[in-house]
Amino acid sequence: MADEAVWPDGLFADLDRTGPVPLYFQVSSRLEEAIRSGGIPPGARLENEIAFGHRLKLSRPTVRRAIQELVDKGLLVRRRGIGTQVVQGPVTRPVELTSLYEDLQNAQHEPGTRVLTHEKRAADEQVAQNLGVPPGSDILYIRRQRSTDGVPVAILENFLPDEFSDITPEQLQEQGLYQTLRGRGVTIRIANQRIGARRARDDEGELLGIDHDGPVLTMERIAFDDSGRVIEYGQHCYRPDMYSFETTLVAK
Amino acid sequence: MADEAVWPDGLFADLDRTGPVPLYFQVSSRLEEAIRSGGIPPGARLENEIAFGHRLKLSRPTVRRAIQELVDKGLLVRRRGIGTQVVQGPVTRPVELTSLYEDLQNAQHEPGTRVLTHEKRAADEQVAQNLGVPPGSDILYIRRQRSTDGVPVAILENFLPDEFSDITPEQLQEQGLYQTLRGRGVTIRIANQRIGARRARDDEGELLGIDHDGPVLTMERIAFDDSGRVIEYGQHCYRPDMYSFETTLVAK
DNA sequence: CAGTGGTCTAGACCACCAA
DNA sequence: TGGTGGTCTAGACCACTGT
Repeated sequence: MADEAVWPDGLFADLDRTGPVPLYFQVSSRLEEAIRSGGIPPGARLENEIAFGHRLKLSRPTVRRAIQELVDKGLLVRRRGIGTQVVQGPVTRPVELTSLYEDLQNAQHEPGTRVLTHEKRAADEQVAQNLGVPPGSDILYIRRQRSTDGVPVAILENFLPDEFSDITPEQLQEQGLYQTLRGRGVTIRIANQRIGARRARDDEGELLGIDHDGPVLTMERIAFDDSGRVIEYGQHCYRPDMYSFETTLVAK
Repeated sequence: MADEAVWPDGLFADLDRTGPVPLYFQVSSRLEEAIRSGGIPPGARLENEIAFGHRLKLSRPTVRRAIQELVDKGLLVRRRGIGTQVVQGPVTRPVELTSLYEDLQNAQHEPGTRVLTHEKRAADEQVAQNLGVPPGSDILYIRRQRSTDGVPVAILENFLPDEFSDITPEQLQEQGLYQTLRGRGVTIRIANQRIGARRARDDEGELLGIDHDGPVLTMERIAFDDSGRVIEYGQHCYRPDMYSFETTLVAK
């Protein structure tokens, strides 16, 4: 009765057991691709973990981990005593943890960045607290206008510790902030975000091409690296008819 | 140099090896409590996994899983060759995957619900598509005003399949929608959310106590159960000076 | 070099569900 | 009752980090 999973021949052939790519990742990647492409249809039941592992010549924990990755992404559902199924709901819908810019960058849209301000500043009370530096300290302030296909969609304000003040407007224009940081060996590990709404103020309405006091979507973010150091504090606002935040929640 | 972790005596004594609560969960719960309460300070380094497991008389995978839970929550950071550390950044800050209502319910605030509308309706095009039913089908439409300490913070509109139309306004008022559903044996497993902003319309401004066309924060949600069936579609709007969405992102 | 987390194996027992 | 996922064990080897 239940759809039995029959995957394309050789979907899981050629697993690389010597390279640096973990086996569970190879399996989950191929499985994810097969699900997203429709090769394995919604509602289809996967083989049980033991048999699956036996056929792939993998131990059960390894197979479990591969499956768990997709459960966490909301692509699979596991039920004890039943089995593992491809989720029926969001059929062709792209499911991501949170889509920040990727929506814009992935499609054939052409993203653009204009650096409005780039200067050294003294941190005011609020910025100092969020950045974890003494008030009045030198910091780097950046203000950018982000657009897609020539239409402005966001105003991004970032505050960074002084040690990053040699980042140039050119780098920001070409690579974006996070890629520039990564190029310096700095990787963001944890970020706290707060999403809200308010009226546009100052020149925001003009820059976004909306009413001068029209509604904007806002996102505030503090980003930390591995060691827990604050790398960046940002206050951003988005044109609400051009941008929204999507999330997929998976209950444990 | 590095802070060595010294936990309160007996933090991990009395692990229940016979009860239904998984060992990894018992460990991660107590560890989380110790971190949030400051018993283990930010920046502190945990014992390595082998030694930790040996002292708790647990195998390494079990200890790893307990630690991984907290890494996913953003409370711990693991670095190969270095060790595991308590995150330095969000010191006392409550960190959740996404806080929906819990912010309001947890504190000593008094949440309130007023059912504005509760009726059977024919699904229009958009609702029918999101709910996965034919256009014109009977559905249950609910409109509620949510408040905290007597101040309105949100207008919630929900659309449910006809099979739930025996849910009463009284149940919604006392238990909320999700708890009512849970009482019927229905649990939400996956939800797709979209967060945005727009102007208030119709009577929303009045109901929220803001300008009639002032900015509101919006959240649209489709919720699925285990089997992938659509349980609920919602369109909500929030008073932006009273409500925002917080998330913690952890890079893999 | 020694120490750490990252990955993987080959088993085992249990709780839950459907038939 | 048989099959499923949920949990747990006791090892092993590797990759990366700092000294």
